[in-house]
This record gives sequence, structure tokens and C-alpha cells, in this order.
Amino acid sequence: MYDIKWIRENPEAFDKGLERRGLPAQSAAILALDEQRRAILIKLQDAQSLRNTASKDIGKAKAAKDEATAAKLMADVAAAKDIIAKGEEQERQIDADIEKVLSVIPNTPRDDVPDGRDETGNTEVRKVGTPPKLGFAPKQHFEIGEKLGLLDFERAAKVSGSRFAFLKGGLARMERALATFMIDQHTARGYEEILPPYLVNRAAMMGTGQLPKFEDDAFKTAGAQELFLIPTAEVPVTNMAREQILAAEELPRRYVAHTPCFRSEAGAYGRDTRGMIRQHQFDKVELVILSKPADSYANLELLTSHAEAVLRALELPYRVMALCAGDVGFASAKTYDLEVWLPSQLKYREISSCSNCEAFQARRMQARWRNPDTGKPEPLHTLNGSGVAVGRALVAVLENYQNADGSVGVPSVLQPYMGGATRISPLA
RNA sequence: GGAGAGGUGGCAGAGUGGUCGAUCGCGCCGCACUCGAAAUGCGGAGUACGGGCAACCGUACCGGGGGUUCGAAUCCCUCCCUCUCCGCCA
Repeated sequence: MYDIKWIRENPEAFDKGLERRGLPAQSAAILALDEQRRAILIKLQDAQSLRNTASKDIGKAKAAKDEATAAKLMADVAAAKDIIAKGEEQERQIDADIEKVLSVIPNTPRDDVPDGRDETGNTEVRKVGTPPKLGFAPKQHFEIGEKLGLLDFERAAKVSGSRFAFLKGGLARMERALATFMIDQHTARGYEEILPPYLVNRAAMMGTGQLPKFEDDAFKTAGAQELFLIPTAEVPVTNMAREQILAAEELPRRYVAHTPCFRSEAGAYGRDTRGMIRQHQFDKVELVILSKPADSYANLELLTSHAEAVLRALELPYRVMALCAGDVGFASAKTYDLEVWLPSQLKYREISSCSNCEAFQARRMQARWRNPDTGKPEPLHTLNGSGVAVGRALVAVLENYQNADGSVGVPSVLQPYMGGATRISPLA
């Protein structure tokens, strides 16, 4: 969400940001609404002011038993009331109009974000590790899992539908081991472990920017109480700061949360239909940082390096991509994606996305800090990143650690979490 | 699910129709005293929006929304939330 004052003062920068995202300029239309709003406000407040002073004088006149003056003043107030009622209605309307326009405008990409319309404009920042030489034709992760008898999409289709899976035995355990390992690694670096609600209200979804624009992507409860299944732990965890004013000493706050994530994948028909790459439900370990604005880009580098550390520890080859202006998410000003190597696809695939949303989400949820330089509450900066997607990490381990005989090696850092097992074999 | 009690500024807690954006206390900031600190004294301090070059002025906000009234933190309706007891339950 934009600060309308900022648009007023920086209309060119605002339109430039929209243009970089491939959207038409909107500052003129928004500022016209803003002017209308102020004209309405001035009228309304004048009338309210008149009513307030007259009402006080009525009190005084009555106390002085001056009924004639009181009666005259009451007539004045009656006249002002009509203006007030109309003005309040107009203000409500114009506020709603402005909110409607602003709430669907994405964040401005930061200057150092590369130009580009879509993912083809993303640029590689660095590449770490080398793809394994397997010496045989690599299988896809779902072939490996099904052959082991530990991954079952057909049963899941009967129970839940497409894009769900049952994990069994060693695979289920490895998923759990991955998540626990990741959490342990992040808490050791000072992140506070959070177990948040998996259902959130509309305001929370608005706060982080999933709503109002992307309602189709979310699962929603059908009962009397409207709740959304979280598409990422970013939503509940970032919203912990909603309507708070944090002291400067409390920043940065670093949180790690392991949760299931639920996505309708409404626009993904036909993409990644087989396997676990794109599911309606998947687990993710999420990192969230609440930062002072001045530190937020240093924190983005740090956050990204912490997500990378997971892949390094698992010895999975990956690369870091800087998303271009046309590809950064709605709420983000700058995003790095981590992409992990999948031998069966001979491709790097997204496994983490690390974003600095600057004040965009903070303004939506009124998350502030008290700036000691000004003494005033100001929006803080919010960052989030996957550290990392657990389901996709499992996919990457299956493919990169597969053996010719169909078994799968266990990365050494995971072995302590799996009772010392060094490989996954079929269920006995 | 049933019964009751509440939601007021960073915290705690007054305020039941007018001069209340709101007493007092704690905490916070500044100043004085002190070598320094503590204690004490004096002073300051909410948030948002609008107007103004500024000093400053105005408007709104006492859980949300609506109503009564010339005037609402205070009265009425409604919704939400919290707490206590009972029931049920992992």
C-alpha cells in the first residue's frame, strides 16, 4: 500500500515504478481523487467546527438562562448537520474509492532491480555447487518415490483430489527431518521459532498483500466465520507486528516458522502436474525479519545467505537469481530467488524466494517502530524468505542423491535426524 | 453451548450528558539539585488526517459499526474480542 502523500510528492517516481512493472501510469487519476477528498474534508471539517463551537455556546447560554441565544444557536447547528451528514457520506465514498485503487497497486521495484517483463529478465547473481555426475539416466523424483513405494498420488487423489500426495515411511521421515534440521539451523542463528495459526482472517491477508487482488489463489473456509488457509507463514508471522509500535532496541526481530502452506494454484493448469513440485498443500520453513528501514537491505542479504546456508549444508547445487521488475512479487521491492538443481529436468527450479517489502506491508498493517531521531512512529520494513520450501527440498534430495539401484542417499546433515540412516530403501 | 463481568492513552486505572483528548499513579523525555547516580522538585509528552512558509489552528479517534441529542467516553441497538464459572472436548 502506498502512502498517498508520497505519491503526491513523487508522482513521477510512482509512475516510473508502475511502468517498470508493465503497468500504466496512475498518478494523475489518484491525485485527482486525492484533491477531491481534501475539498470534501475542508467543507466537512468547517461544518463540524461550527457545530462544536455552537454546541459549547449552547451549554453556556443555557447555564446563563439565556434561552433566546440558545435557540438561535440550535438553529445554526441544525443547518450545519445537513452539511455534515452529506460530507461524511462523501468522505466515506471517496476513501473507499481511493482504498480500492491503492490496494491493488504493487510495490515499486527498487532502483537496482533489473529491468524485464517476466522471468526471462531475471539475472543470475551467483551459482554454488556443481550438478552431480550420476553415471546413469536420472529419474524424476516422483518415479523414485513411487518405485520406493513411499510416495502415493493415486491414493491422495481419491482422498483429496489432484495436487496432493501421501508420503510414507522414510520419505515422510525425511520431510520431517528436513524441516527440523532447517529450524534448528535458523534458531542457532538467532531466529525465534514461531508456531503460528494456519487460518487467518481477511485483514491479515490484506496486510501482507495476498488480498484483495489474489483471492482466487487462496483456500477459504466455508463456515459462518470467514478464514483463509495460509498460503505461507509470512502471513501470520509478519502480521504479528500489526498495529504495533516497536522500540528501536527491539529491531531487528527475526522469526522462523515451519508450517503447511495451502494454495489453490488457480492459474497453474497444466504446469508441474506430476509430482510434488506444485501441490495444494506443502510444508515450508519461513524466515521473517522486521527491520529498521536503514538496515533492511543488509538484512535482505543476510536472510538470503541464511536460506542459502540450508542448501549448502544439504550439498545441493543452486543458483541465486535477482528477479527483474516484471517478476518481483506484488508486495516486494526486491527479491532474490534460490533455484536448486534438478538432474532429471537439467534445470534449476525455485526453492526459495527472499524479499524486502520495505514499508509496503507495514503500511497496510500499521506495523511501526519509533524512530529515535524523530521520536515519531514510522512504518518499519518487513522481509520474508523461504528457508527453504520443505517439499521442494525433498524433491531435490531425491533427485540429487538417487542411486542407480533406486535407493536414495541421506545427506549427512540429515542423518542425525533420521536415526542415523544413510539411505532410504523401500518399505519392507 | 449456558451464566456473569469487562474492553479508556506505553502500562495500570478514574471518569454516567456540556469547559474531557480525558484525573491520579507507574514508566518515559527534558531541566534543576549532585563530582556522578539515586532520591526529590519543576516541566513535557497520544495517533491519524486537513489547513498554514511557519508559529500554530482545525477535525476525527475512549474495542468496531449504527442510533438518540443542540452536544456522547458517558444513554440505546448491534457486532467483535477478553476474563471468570458451568458443560463438552484434544
